Amino acid sequence: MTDASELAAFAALLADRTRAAMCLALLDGRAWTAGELAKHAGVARSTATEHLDRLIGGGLLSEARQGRHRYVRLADPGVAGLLEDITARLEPGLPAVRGLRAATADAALRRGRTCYDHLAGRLGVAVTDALTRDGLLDQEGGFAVTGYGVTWLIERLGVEPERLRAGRRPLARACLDWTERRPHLGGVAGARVCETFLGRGWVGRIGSGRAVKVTPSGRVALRELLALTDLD
Amino acid sequence: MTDASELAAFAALLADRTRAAMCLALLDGRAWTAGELAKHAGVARSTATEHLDRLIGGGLLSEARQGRHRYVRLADPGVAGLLEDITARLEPGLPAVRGLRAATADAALRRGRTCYDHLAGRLGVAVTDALTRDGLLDQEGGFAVTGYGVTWLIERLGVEPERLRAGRRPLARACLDWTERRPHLGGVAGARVCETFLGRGWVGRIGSGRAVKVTPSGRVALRELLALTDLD
DNA sequence: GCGACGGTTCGGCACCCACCGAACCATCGC
DNA sequence: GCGATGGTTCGGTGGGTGCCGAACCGTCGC
Repeated sequence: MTDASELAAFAALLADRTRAAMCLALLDGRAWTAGELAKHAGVARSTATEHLDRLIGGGLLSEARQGRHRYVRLADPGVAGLLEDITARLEPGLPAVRGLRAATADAALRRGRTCYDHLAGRLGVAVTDALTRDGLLDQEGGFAVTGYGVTWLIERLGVEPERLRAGRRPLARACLDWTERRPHLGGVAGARVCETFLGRGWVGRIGSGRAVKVTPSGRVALRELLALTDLD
Repeated sequence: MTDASELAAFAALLADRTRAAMCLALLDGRAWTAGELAKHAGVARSTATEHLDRLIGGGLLSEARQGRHRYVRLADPGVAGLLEDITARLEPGLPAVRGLRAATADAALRRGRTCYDHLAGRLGVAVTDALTRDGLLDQEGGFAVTGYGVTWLIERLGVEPERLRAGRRPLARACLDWTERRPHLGGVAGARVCETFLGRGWVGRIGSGRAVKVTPSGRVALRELLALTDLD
């Protein structure tokens, strides 16, 4: 049997506006840096450090240090599920309506969606895999765009060169998919790819949410460009 | 999307040792009085009042006033499920082991178990229904043992009369089953029935937990006594 | 009517903890 | 080497909240 103090200690992790905001942000499945979360939650960096320590210590989050960055994400899919269960309870609307909406939206989201500003879901992973297979992306120990990849982005995809040198943001970043349990391409390159696909009408948004689908013309283009089929 | 303050406010309900203890106690499915919960959690009655107000206001608990008593229980099965999800996460042991244990234990618990000190599960509900059908128990507006019921308990079940007048505890109490979604007999009468069944070997405990099963001799006795069949 | 009992209201106290800024450390790019 | 940037440590402050006891109210049983 779980002891009351244990349950209280666990709940206390989420019982703070700032920590709750961090966890909700991380529900998108991405790894955020401490600074990003601090800004998102509207607190000083020092405060964010303390909160992250608590959340990690409590097993809700896991961290990966990279250089001077501290990347943080939800510890495992179980945490994501628990958070979703709780937030589902807080949402207005009848459970039946929510269930229906979830069932239909769910399938679409699993197929393809945007995650922040890049592609995720089966579509995102498929594109990422194709880029890796063709030598445009290297997945050894973190994501990295190859020299050939840069050329490809500029010449084949028509990305303006200066839009690949966008300040401090990493060119490529691995972003974990909770539905696929596999990483997909984020960072500047991910954003440019997503932007291009949307701009050329290869993929289109479904309604106003994050879900996207491949269009008929996109189907042709992606087969030709990346040998991608099976994009149902 | 759920807002961070909302999530934090909800989590704060459980982020207190005393409130957590109350919720865990209520996980047994029974309705407790405010005083019982105060004693259980080890706080003054006044403090318990404040906590119960918050838990009820937050939708975790529901209350029923009866005379000078304030009965409190988990608001709905969804709350029970959520609490179980959270505590499951806090339990040690691999999810797989837990799942296996849960799957086997679950069926047995659903069939029959003790709830505090009386019978619950399908068995508890079946006994309660039989007692009502035979006029020993009245279910109109709360449970009550009839005069005939008292006689029956003493003469047919061999309960010592003074053991039916045990202080302040109600003779009969309705106790809700989360698995059956129906009330079963609690209170002094429920305890005496359970005690007798166990003492005569009509039901026996499975292992060391709460699960119980009807024994072969109990099968014969219960058919004769209450016309109960179908006690698989 | 009375006393006993369960529950509530209200002050007041003490402690916890979220927050910040300043100083500091480590890493990156030059 | 340097400055810029991301992150951490630490002291201090303020507000929130859990707690109690005392007084009070409503119900029960005599």
